[in-house]
Amino acid sequence: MGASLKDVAARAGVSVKTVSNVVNGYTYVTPHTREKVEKALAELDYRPNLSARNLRRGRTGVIALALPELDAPYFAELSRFVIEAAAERGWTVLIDQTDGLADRERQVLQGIREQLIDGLIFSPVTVGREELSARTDSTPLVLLGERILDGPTHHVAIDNQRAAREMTEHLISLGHTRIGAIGAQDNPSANTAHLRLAGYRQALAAAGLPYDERLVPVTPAYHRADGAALMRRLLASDEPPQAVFCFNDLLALGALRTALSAGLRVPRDVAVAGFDDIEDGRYSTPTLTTVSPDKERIARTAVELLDARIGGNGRGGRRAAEAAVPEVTEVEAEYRLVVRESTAGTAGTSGA
Amino acid sequence: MGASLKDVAARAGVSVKTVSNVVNGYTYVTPHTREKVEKALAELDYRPNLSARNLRRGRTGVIALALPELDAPYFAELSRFVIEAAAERGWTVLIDQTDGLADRERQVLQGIREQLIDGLIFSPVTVGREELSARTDSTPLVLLGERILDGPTHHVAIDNQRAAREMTEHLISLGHTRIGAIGAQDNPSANTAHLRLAGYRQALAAAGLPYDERLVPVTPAYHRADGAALMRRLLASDEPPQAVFCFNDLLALGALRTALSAGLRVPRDVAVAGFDDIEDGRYSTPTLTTVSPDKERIARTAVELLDARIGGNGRGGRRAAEAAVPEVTEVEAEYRLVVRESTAGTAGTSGA
DNA sequence: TTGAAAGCGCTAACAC
DNA sequence: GTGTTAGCGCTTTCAA
Repeated sequence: MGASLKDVAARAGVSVKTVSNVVNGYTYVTPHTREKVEKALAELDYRPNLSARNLRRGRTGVIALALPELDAPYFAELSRFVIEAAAERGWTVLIDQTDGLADRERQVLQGIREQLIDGLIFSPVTVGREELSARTDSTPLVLLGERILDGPTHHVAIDNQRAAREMTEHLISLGHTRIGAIGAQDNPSANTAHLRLAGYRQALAAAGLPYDERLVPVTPAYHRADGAALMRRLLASDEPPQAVFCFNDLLALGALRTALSAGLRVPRDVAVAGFDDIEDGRYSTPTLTTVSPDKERIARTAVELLDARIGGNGRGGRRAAEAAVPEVTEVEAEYRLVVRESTAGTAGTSGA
Repeated sequence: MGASLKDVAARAGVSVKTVSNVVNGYTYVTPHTREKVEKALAELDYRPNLSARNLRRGRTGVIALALPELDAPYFAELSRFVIEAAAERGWTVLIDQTDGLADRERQVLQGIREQLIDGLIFSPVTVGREELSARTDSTPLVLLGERILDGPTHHVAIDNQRAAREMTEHLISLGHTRIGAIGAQDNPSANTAHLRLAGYRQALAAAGLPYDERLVPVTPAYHRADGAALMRRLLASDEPPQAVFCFNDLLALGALRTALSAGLRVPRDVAVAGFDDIEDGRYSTPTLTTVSPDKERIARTAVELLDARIGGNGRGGRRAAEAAVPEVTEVEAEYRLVVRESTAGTAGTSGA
């Protein structure tokens, strides 16, 4: 084990307190003393023991980011921003992968990481209001990408339903009347899927178009392979859709691949739209029309919210008066509809 | 702050030691006592304070994964496996993004995370043997994806140069004689770039093909946008290449997009190959020929190596005898050449 | 401006 | 089987 404050103090011929003062950048240290201490610090290559510091301070400077899977581009991009924003405020981020499994999500809520973390940013897939209310762990929590209205927690999310409706309206405005949806889920607590489906149905209804269940296959997951498989099914039907709205970009890219492999031209034979605006879709051929949530804003807001709840920054700031923080904050993040080649025509590369 | 062992002990009418025994699952506790303790534990919703435990045990159960950027699919996929493998061994993973910046990489090596972590898995971009040797932080370290031969550290990597040579040979075997390379870098310590370039040149030389600098533009980064821009430059030249070997899949996908936008058919007019085998390339049109490193194996091996160095698992295992661990371990990971549509023809979707 | 010492919550050596 | 207690390294109150 490395040198401790005591070792440094002994070497510098001062007390532990003085060394601590120097290490923590307190004022009121004679230049002479400071110099001595710094010399000893350097000679012993002193590194503070964070466990001890944390124990003493009652905080760790670490927050957890819990999400379904790091290798889904949307989450990878989001994580990037979360880690950046956290780093700016002195926080270190630790990652928990839930794979969207209800069990693991529940564990996350109950605090597997125990006192290791000062706060939690959580992007749930299946967890609902009840689980949230049943939570006993008191670690500050901010929910991401889910809008559980009137839930007991802070959260930041876009209006999924509205965005889905607008995207569907876009497809309708292009003259399509048979519009498929890829991404519906059986799981009654798959919030995102339900919201996006609701938006899709809303748009259809508003346009006087029928809701055809055959055009809305159910998917277990949101990966490229699922999109590809479901698109195959849709194309094989008697009346294939003229357009397909996929509930995320990964599904859309899979669907796109299937369509192109089948010799269809996109968007001429079938239009494809996605959701998330991952970088992939800006370089696919054709480029992908999508809903673009402001990921950086979402990440930043989540970190700020958490920061406010915890009070002070990761490097041992003091706890702010809890009273100053409003009980529950709901932030609605912005999004944009980005129309690109996969629905608009093959003329240009708009939006990217 | 939550309940401590002392509180639980008081409530259960036993000593702290007994509670500790129960919490840590030691044997030799009367069923009766155990029951009492468990009751108190539940009533107080006891959660061990990890800072205290860590301080005491001299370890934290946390390892850091330092990599350039989480939103590059290769790293996202790798991280997924690292986190999985770590979780299986009781470790929690914290992420450090370096953006490939020399400064930040140096900080990582010197241990910004101080005593917060028990070990470090590091995927460097610019750091070289000197920096590695100059390292004073004694946290166990495993290097990833870089083969700094005879370096002072454990590492696991594929043979970049050989893989690059084989890919170039593949392109040559297709009859191409003007083969571009996208991914060379000026930075003398950009190890990966140099190794892959060396492999490329080796193959050319072996085939008696000239090395033409104009076909090897330099890139600052390895993103899709860079690949797209560089491809534009190559295509604009007097004698555009018949095939392009990109040093990663992101560059390749960018290059692909440029080629298709320009109205070229791939691979007929120009073949494109990548490196990394990210999922993207399995669903692009055309699908992407690439070098596929065994990411899961790499991640798993890195975690195992680290585990061995640290000794015992994340949840308080004992430190193993240091002597049992060999000084420096170099593991060469497997890779496969995956030929897909972007070089092979448009007949089928091989390899995916 | 610096020092002495208590104590954060936990584990483990040692006693009983 | 269970209890007592020292001490991990640090911060911080209180004194000097």
